[in-house]
Amino acid sequence: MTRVLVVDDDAQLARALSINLRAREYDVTTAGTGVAALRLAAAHPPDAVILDLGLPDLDGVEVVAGLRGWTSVPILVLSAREGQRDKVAALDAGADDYVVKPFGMDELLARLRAALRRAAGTGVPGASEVVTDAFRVDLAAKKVTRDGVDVRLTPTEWHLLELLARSPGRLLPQRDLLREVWGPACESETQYLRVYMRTLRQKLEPVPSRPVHIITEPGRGYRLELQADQVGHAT
Amino acid sequence: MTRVLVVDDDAQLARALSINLRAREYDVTTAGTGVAALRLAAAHPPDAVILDLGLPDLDGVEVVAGLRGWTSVPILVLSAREGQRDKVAALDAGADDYVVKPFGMDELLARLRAALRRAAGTGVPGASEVVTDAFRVDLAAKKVTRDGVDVRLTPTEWHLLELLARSPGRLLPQRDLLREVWGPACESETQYLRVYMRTLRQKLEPVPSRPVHIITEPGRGYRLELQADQVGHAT
DNA sequence: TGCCGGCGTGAGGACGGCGTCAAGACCGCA
DNA sequence: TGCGGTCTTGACGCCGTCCTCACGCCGGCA
Repeated sequence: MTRVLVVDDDAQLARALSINLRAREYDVTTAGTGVAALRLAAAHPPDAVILDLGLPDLDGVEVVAGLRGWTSVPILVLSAREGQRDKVAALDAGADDYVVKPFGMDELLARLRAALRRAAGTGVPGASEVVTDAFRVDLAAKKVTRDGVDVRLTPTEWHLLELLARSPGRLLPQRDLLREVWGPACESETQYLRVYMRTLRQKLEPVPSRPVHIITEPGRGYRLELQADQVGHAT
Repeated sequence: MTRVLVVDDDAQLARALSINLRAREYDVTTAGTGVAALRLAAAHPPDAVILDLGLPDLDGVEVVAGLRGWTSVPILVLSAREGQRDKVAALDAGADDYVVKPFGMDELLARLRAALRRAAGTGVPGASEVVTDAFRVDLAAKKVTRDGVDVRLTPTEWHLLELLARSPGRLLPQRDLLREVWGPACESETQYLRVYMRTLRQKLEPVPSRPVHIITEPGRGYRLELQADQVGHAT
C-alpha cells in the first residue's frame, strides 16, 4: 500500500486529508510539526509527502531541504501564500508541486497521483530481484549475476529465464513457455525448450548436469527453484 | 541543451514563452495546433512539453494521450479553465502539472525545472553525477569529463549517453533508445545505434575496440556498466 | 524383455545482428 | 559562397545466435 506522510499543523485539515486519502486506499501518517515530520519520514520512509508550509517550528522550505538531503520522495507543498516568490523557493528547494489553499480535494488527489506516477519509474535498482542460491535475476535491469559477475544471456535465454523468474517456485507448463517465447505456432516444439534450458543450466547451475534450480517436471513443464535443498536427490 | 516544445495557438503567448525560455538557455520549438505538436514531437523528441489545452484542432487531453502513447516526457499543461474536473482529467491523462492562466512566468519556469528534475530520475536539485572507472557524466551540467578533461559530444551522442547514464547498470532495449532519441518513426533503425555507440566508445572507452562500460547485449540492447570488472567474459 | 516417448547432449549450417569504414546530405556560420 | 561539423546512409566482413538433426539415456508399460 502506498504510504503518504501528511504534515500540517491545522488538525482539521490534516484530518480531512487523512480521511480522503484513506478512502483511496492510501496508508496515511500525520505529523503536526516539521521536526516530527522529518523524524517520522526517517523512521518510516513514505512514498509521498504532503507538506503544509505554515508550520509552527520550521520553515516549510527547510523541511523540503531536510527531506531532499537523503530522499527523492515526491513532495506536494500546500500553502496559503500564492506569491510567485514563495512558489519558486519551494519548487527550487526540491518540492514537486505547489498547491495554493484553499484547494479542491479532487485536484490534490490527481496531483498526488501524477507525482507518484512520475516517481514510480525511478525506483532503486534491485527492487525487483529474484535470488537463488547460485545466481540472482534482476528483472528491472534485465541482468543476471552469478558470484557477482554478470552472466551473458542471449535474447531467447533471457526471455525464458524471465518467465521462470516471474513465477519463482511455480510450475510453468511447456505449452505456456513455448507460446510466450516462440508464439502459438510453436506450442509443440518441446525440442526448443530442451535446448535452451540446457544452455541456461550451463550458464547458471553450479553443476549443469545435475540441475538444482532449473527443474524439469517430466511431461509437464519447468520450474525455478530458489533454494537448492528443496530438491529431492537420491544419490 | 534542453529542448522544450511549446504548444499554443495564441501566438503572442507562445512568443512570450519562447523569449523567456530562450533567455534561460532552453532550445525552444513551437507548434500552433495539436496535430503539429504531435508531429514535431515525433520528429524531434523534446525534453519537455508546455501544452496549452485550448487548441483549435484537438482537445488538449487527446494531445497528452497521443504523447503518452510512446514517450514519458514531462508535460506541463496551461489552461484558462480552473475547474477541478479539467485539472483531474488532464493530470490523469498523463500530464505532470497543470497551470491556470494567467500565470507568473517565474512560477512556470520553476515548475518546468521541477518537472525536468523529476524526469531526470532524481528529485534532488543538482548533484546528479554518474561516475564510471573511465569517465564521469554530469547530468545537471550536461557535461562529460575523462581524466578531468571535458569530452566534446555532439547533441545526439549526449542524448544517448544521458539515457544510458540515467539508468546505470540497466539494460535499455534498442527500441526504447531509438524512440527516445529519434522518435517512434525510427524504432527499427538499429543502424543509428551502432554508429553512435561506436563514436561514444571511441571518445569514452579506454580501449574502444574492447568496450567495458558501454556494453552491447546482442539482440537486446545497450547498458552502461559503471565498474569494468563487472563484465563477465571468457576469451 | 523389448518397445516407446520424453529428455538431455552434441554438433553443424543458415541467417542476422553487430562493428566498422566511408561517402554523401544537411545545416549553421562566417 | 565556401567551410567545418554533424547526421544519415550504404556496404562489407565477422561472429554469435538460432534452429535443426542425430544419438544415447532413462523410465513406463505390455
